Amino acid sequence: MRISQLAAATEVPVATIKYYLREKLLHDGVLTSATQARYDDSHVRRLKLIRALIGTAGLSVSATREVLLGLENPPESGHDLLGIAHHAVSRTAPDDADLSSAQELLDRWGWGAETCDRDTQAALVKALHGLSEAGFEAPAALLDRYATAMQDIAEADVESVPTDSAEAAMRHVVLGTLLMEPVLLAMRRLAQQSASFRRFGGTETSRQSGTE
Amino acid sequence: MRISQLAAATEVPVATIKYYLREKLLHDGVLTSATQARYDDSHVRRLKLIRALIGTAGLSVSATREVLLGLENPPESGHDLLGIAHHAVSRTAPDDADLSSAQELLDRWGWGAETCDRDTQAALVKALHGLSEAGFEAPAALLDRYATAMQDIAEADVESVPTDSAEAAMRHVVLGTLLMEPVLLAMRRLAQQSASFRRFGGTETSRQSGTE
DNA sequence: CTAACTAGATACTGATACTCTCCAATATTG
DNA sequence: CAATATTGGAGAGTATCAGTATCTAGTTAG
Repeated sequence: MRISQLAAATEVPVATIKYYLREKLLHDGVLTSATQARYDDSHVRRLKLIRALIGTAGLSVSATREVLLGLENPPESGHDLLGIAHHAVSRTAPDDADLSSAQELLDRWGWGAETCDRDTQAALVKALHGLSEAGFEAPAALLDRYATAMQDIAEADVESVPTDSAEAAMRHVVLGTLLMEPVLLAMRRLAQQSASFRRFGGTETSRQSGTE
Repeated sequence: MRISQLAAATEVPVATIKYYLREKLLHDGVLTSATQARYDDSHVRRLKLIRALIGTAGLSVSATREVLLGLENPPESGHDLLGIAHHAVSRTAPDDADLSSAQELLDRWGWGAETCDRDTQAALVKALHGLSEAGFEAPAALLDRYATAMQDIAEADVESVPTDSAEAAMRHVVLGTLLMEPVLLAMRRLAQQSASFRRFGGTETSRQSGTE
């Protein structure tokens, strides 16, 4: 398979494929001469994965590279791979941040604070800080309800990891983590719309979009 | 309050404040002369809100402008305001997309498909499509579990909307929708880490971060 | 009066994710 | 076998976004 065919098969422009090759997101094809290389199904799959990570999950190119690297060189522990996936989505500032408020919440929810990485805790603190800066104080009861729901989902996530192959497990954890996030958010919005309609009703002008 | 004091009070650089003024995110101060304007608390609050929407919720400047506009000129129905908030976060392509798969899911979950806006449905379809393109098929049971959890959260969201003032309700809906998303995602990650640790254990090298 | 500050307009920057252009070296086709 | 098309590889160019910086007067505080 030549590069133009790879492009056709994935609907990714040739120039973009070359860019991904340069950026080491996509492994090189097998050179058959100085100006010709052969690509195969693995490239097709990889490209689709790249596009899903960048397009669907919204990762940056460099975060995508790290995730793919992690998938190829899996750490000894699945827990560490999860860390790689989480690290890829956490666009947190370098350091500091007072994690004590996070620790308290984690304790309250029974999630061992020591099993959770600092970046993710910092992300929570930052998100909550953003809320309060905007003058929105989330009641503890609401947060607890969120926590319960998230714990349920996380358990479903972890349970659904296949145990037969380590390879498959890795893939499942990473993709399930990253690619399910947009699904989750879309579902929340739909559920909100449904709940808000039941609660408040709507006008005739509701539900229209794209007129702007 | 002069612009430099506003900057000091919010930790937003003067140049950035001027940019927000140009972009109509922030309302003008009261001109006291050709080269002097007065700002007040409303500017401080607004700036913090802008920073939360852009920084915490990750909105673009133009999406932020639309949200703020919606908050200032509230539509007759709260449901429509929710639409504005949701529209702001849905970076969906213009048109098309086959929504029938979404309709089916919405029916299954008892969320009236007709009460849900098309952009959000399209976002769900796109997210699910990304999943399957990446070779990850989410089992229906898992999706259903997500749906149950999201419905619970959405109901909590809607219930927590204050009913006394329409003004406060608007604010609550929009901020609760937009600013809680990063909280939700951080909580899911933490819950996953906790669940994965319980399920698989971890190595000594786990939980380290920022070493890259 | 002088030094510091300001509004407003325009221009510039840095990051990101592509996209284009070239060239020599094939590969394909007639 | 000659004309045409395609490729690998490298470097430069582009578009967008979210700011920053500079400049010109005018204004104000000490």
